Amino acid sequence: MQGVATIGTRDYRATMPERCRDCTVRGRSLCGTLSTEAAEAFDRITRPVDLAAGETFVWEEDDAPIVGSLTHGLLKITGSLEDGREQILGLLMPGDFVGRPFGLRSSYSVTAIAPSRLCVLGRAAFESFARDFPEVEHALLLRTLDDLDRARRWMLLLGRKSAAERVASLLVDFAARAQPGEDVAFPLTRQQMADLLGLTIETVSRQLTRLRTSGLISLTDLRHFRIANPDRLMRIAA
Amino acid sequence: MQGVATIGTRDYRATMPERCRDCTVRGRSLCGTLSTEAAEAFDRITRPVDLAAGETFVWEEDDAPIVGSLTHGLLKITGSLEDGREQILGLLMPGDFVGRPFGLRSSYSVTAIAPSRLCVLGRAAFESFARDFPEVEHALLLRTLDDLDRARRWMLLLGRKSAAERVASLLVDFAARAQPGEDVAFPLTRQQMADLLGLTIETVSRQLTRLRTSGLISLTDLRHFRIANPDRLMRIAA
DNA sequence: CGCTGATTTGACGGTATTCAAGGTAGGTGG
DNA sequence: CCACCTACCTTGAATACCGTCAAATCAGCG
Repeated sequence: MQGVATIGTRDYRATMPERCRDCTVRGRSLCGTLSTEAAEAFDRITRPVDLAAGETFVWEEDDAPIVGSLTHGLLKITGSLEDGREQILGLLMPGDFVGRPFGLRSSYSVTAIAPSRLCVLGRAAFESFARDFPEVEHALLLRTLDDLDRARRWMLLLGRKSAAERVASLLVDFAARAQPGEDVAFPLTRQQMADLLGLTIETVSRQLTRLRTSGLISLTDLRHFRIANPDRLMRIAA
Repeated sequence: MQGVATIGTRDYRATMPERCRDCTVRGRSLCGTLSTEAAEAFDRITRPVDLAAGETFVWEEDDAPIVGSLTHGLLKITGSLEDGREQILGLLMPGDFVGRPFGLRSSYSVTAIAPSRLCVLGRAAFESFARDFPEVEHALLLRTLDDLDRARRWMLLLGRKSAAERVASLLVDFAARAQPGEDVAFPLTRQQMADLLGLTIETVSRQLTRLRTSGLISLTDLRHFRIANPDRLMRIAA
């Protein structure tokens, strides 16, 4: 599938641009604050962009003149060191804002983890749009403050938690976004989990088997799990 | 000195509130965007708060109804785990904005590292002020985006750098804020450096002696250093 | 069925932590 | 002025945890 831009079974490469008023992420995205007229103005300056899994949207240290909203899929924000070590700095889900307005360059890369679709516009166009519609800028501020809180919570994990605590924390996070009682899908590969947790893939794998053999979770298959003992798992997550 | 709110040789406890137009951090702080009239309106709703080194401004998980600007001193933002492990999530320097507007509670603690003075107001008052002066909200957005970039750069350090690389990175950061050529003061104790780098105090100490004995830095005294070989130090910092 | 990439498992080693002791500097009070 | 106190810092030895390297297993897909 790598290299083909599909979302579920649908190939978005073949579709026409959507209208804001039909947008699947209205209400979750920045654009949710727009009035009907503003949304139509927005329609005229945005365009859709599709990314296959593995495709990169912004390269680290590139001039990044594009911003937008993620409408489908899953993206990762990554930073890396010169020798190739990589750290996932954030995940972007449908409705999330993508890019770095009001700054010259992005320090980080944004890459699709799953086939994804964005609704993008030029950074300068977004900035002047934000000037015309203060509610957009306000919504961006709220979102950025939340992102900062989340980044700091993750700094605590990276700086002070053990491998067991990190993996347990991640599973709790995954489960919090799923239907209670149902099997939870790993949205990430083991390597991506390792890159998010500041561990190696082997350590992640070992911690998962340890949680499994101690009966805290069960793996229905390699990419799905179920929490058998939520209390103990959350206690480990600290 | 601990417990006495002095900045340099001056005891701010004894001084009257300052006016915005005399403020030492105008231009570096959010208030720098205010017009003269707006600044006078601001004067009427803000008040100074002094903190001795070690005093805490916002407790983790407290309702935090106060925000403001740091005018003197140095603060740390910290998160902690239940067993007492602590991580410094950010440092606040004069001109920086303190607190979390537009949200119910702060997840983190803010504590004075040096005797400090803030210019504060109620969170609700700030929020309505921001509504009246969009330039304030815009300035806060720019600042928050920068904070987020910095937090993510630190996540890369915490997730992927070795102890040697972390300590070298911190020294480079300290030096970047000092006069070139002069001795650089550590603004933090070894324990605070450890809490910032996600290490133990012993590891920080050992890495400093390793850098010293290999001739990359020299310690003029326990709280001052000089970089002897900037190129190699920056190469180690990665 | 056999390929490929992802995951797991094992053995080993290194790096950072833990626990413990000793040293240093600045401030206080005799 | 000196001795003491306290907080901060350094050093040492032993340990634990996680990373590295290597091989085996598994799952999906052509």
